[in-house]
Amino acid sequence: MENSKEVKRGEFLQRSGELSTSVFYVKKGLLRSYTIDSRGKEHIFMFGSEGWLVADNVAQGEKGELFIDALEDSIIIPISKNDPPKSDTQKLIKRIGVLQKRIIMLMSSTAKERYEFFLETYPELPNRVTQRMIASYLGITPESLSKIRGEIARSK
Amino acid sequence: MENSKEVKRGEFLQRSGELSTSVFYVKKGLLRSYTIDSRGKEHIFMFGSEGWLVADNVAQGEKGELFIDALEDSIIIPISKNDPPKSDTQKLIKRIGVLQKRIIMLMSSTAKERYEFFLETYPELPNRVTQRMIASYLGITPESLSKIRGEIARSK
DNA sequence: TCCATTTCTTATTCTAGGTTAATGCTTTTG
DNA sequence: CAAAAGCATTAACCTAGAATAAGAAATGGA
Repeated sequence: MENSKEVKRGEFLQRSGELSTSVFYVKKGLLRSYTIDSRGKEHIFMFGSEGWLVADNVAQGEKGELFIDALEDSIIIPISKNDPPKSDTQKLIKRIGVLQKRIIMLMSSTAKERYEFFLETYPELPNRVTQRMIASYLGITPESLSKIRGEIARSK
Repeated sequence: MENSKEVKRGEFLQRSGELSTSVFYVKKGLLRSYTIDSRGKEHIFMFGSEGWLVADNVAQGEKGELFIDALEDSIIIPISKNDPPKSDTQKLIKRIGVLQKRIIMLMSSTAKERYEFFLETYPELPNRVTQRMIASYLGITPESLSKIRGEIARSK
């Protein structure tokens, strides 16, 4: 219905450097957005599961800086960026709140604290994404995450 | 005019833990928002100079997690959070873009790169805030920033 | 204007997390 | 279904930036 679209796992909805014209509403499945930095390393900016809006937040007409792809077979609704979605103001504000938390965490918490916060906040996600991806989202290496998980397991 | 208010340097507009009911439009001067983490360290979330909107982005009615104070004598317009500011959708989207950049930078750049990006992006701010505050915004210690500045100066 | 408080810098030491590398496990895919 | 690719874990070592300390300069309040 209403413009929805199926995407297969692994399929890209946007690539960095392309014109970013759409925002993607996730009806079903799981998307992710990420950058590749100047050293070639991937950093996941966000995961978007059912009900989330995944976007590359650059001005309309600007080249995107994120890749967006599907981590699971998904059903999404693309929303044009120049469609003013008005009603979504509350959603935008909520999103800003999430980003604020993330920034504060990146500046003030250890890797272990960030991982624990992630588990509390997104308890379902670990079943759907790899450790590697969680590490990339937390801003640490998979090796460090593995060490942290070992510590946590050992300590209880 | 229109509800504007003078605040003196050092004055607080909001404290962490208080109910956050307003957003502050900066007509003149300079505000900052920051947290104090569990180890007692300050982290500047944002600076807001003329034309910016400074807010603690928690849902209306929630307790704030940020302190907001004036770094210069300022003139601000408080905007109630339940006032739907409609027209500001573009501003919100732009803000999300700024936060996206910040998150990506915190995850992928060295302290030096972050400082250089800061200088490019906000070339006027270094004249208005201390090194200490810049360090706090960048997520590093003043000592590290000083070392970086030394390196940069020496290298040219 | 003067004193006390911050700020900035430099130097030394320490540590969280990165890097590299090796070994088994899962997934994919042909 | 077997080979290949990617994933998770462990361990040894390395490094960017934190902590600590201490002196010099700037700032601001009385």
